[in-house]
Amino acid sequence: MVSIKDIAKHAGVSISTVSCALNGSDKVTKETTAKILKIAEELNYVPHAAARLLKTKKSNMIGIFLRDFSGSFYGDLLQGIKDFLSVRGYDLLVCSGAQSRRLIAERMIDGSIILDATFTNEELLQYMKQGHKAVVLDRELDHSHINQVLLDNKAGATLALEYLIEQGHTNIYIVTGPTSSYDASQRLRAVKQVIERNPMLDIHEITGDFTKAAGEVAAKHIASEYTTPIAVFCLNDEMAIGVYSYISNHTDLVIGEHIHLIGFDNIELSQFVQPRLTTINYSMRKWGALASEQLLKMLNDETVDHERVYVTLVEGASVRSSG
Amino acid sequence: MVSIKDIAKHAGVSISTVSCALNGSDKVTKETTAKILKIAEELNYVPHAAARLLKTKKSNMIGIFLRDFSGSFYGDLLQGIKDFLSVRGYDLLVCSGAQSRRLIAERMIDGSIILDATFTNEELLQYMKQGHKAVVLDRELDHSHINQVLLDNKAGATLALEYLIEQGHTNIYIVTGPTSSYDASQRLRAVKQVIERNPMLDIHEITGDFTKAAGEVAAKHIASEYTTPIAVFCLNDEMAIGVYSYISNHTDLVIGEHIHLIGFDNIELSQFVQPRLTTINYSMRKWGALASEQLLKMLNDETVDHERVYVTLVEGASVRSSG
DNA sequence: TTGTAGGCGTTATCAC
DNA sequence: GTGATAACGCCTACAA
Repeated sequence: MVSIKDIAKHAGVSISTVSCALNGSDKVTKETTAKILKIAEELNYVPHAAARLLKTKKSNMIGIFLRDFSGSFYGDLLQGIKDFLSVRGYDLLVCSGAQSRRLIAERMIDGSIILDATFTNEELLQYMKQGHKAVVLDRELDHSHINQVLLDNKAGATLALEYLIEQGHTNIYIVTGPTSSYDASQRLRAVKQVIERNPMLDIHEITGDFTKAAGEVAAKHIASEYTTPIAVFCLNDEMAIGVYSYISNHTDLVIGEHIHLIGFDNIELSQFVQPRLTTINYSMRKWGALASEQLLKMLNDETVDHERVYVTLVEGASVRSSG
Repeated sequence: MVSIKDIAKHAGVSISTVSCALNGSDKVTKETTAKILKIAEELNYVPHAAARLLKTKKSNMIGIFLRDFSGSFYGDLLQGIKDFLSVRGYDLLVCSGAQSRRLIAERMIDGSIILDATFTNEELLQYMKQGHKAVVLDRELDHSHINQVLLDNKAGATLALEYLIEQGHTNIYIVTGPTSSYDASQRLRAVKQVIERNPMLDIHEITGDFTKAAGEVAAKHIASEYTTPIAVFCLNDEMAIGVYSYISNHTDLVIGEHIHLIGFDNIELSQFVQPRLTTINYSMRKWGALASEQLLKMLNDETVDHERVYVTLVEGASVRSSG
């Protein structure tokens, strides 16, 4: 492997001159710089990242930690992050699984974005104590090295439930998410607040876990109790898709007529099901861009405040007004 | 940051003793090893990856290079790779974009898996010449440091087209993919071979690019020419989804009745559309596992042969027999 | 069994 | 302007 030493030899200069020239220092004449650059080019020189990192303590790499790779959920988020980072000279590494956390501890990455509930707060704080910086997308956690960029779950869940109420629905099922999920618990909390303000509602809570299978189970339960048109708020779209699947395959009920359904996330599938799913929308891409922006600011020692990602309601024919 | 030097100081031994103890060398007594391990634990020691890499030239990291993060296409593939690698002590880094190729050139990763047509063969060969090893999923490229793990596109496309023929269809549209895609060109080649063997077929080729939008455009074209039931073979599912979308939103035609549709890839969406899309299926997860296995073998200097991922046909109601 | 010393490829601080 | 030289944190002969 060709190193600056080789270049130095070929150019007849010292390695420090080569290093300066390569790094564009003005402590070296234009001519020597040009000569060195040319030789580096000819020799096909590429710097050794590990060596540089060892010295500079900066890898220009950012890691995003996901719980898993499944689903189409993260595509736009990743794209949003990547686009933002790449024009600023940073690379994005997508990581999943306990093992990849070595990257943080072993200082291979300059900062990280966390969307992985399997990280405990303690573990994260431990890394921060060692000087690491991170943006969290999935929890509230305060530390000088942590910035929060969270979804406005409260607004979204409130919007969704109030929409059902506006449409005249009073008999409403709520299909919840896993307690380990920050988003799920926040959405549920908002739901409960709306319920408190609307005591005349007839609410049934069904435990779910954000998977399609849970949606199917919930649908089975709902169908078995069915007597008159009702509304269902699935705390994410994936479960709502499960409801569609069960209802259309195993019952004579019709979504948007007997069962008025609303979800959360506006995943790609939501626009394909018939009738279109009413849901809560937000820009994954913006979320990613915002998170990266905050992280780079922190790496740059700027002070940052926590940020929020706003949401809107998307109407589909899966909810119609009652009566 | 605590380094082996600190441990050495605390333990009252030299740094080499610490290093040996940490690496489990038998050149150091059980007692000192135990003591050192205990101190390392207490001090919360983690090795610095860059320093180790600089010396050992092994990062235990594998990179997979994707063209983009969009779509749900890659989830299972990545999971398959990750699961295989992690039990063998390797980490997976998911990379996209030109910039992240630094990881290869700068020797941050031990090997890579390529599924990104924006890599040119020349560029790849260049890396291989520098000693890098890779498994390619998206091209035929021969080099001692390259192993191919390719989809059996020929079998799949042949299966698909012959299925349409078996069902009695003779008037068939083919919606093609981008010429830059290996899979697309292989599928098209197989299609042409089937056509040669069946000269009585009435074939119409429509240029596509593997996107949903292309499927919609193709559907518009097909609908405008429609007189009698026909069959359509979209060279991937995403375009087939576009066909569904256009046909159901803009025409009175019915999939599985007027338009008999078959795709390729069996993406998640395919099972949700009504009627279910007939398509070519293969295990993304196995593909990933196989690719990783081959790569690790190469890193281990074992000789490997190119591998093939087999495919099957999944029947859905989107194709019925004609007449 | 343990310690010493050199080196991995860079960068950075000095003299010259 | 340029060139020794000492780090960075770790590994590994080889010496003691």
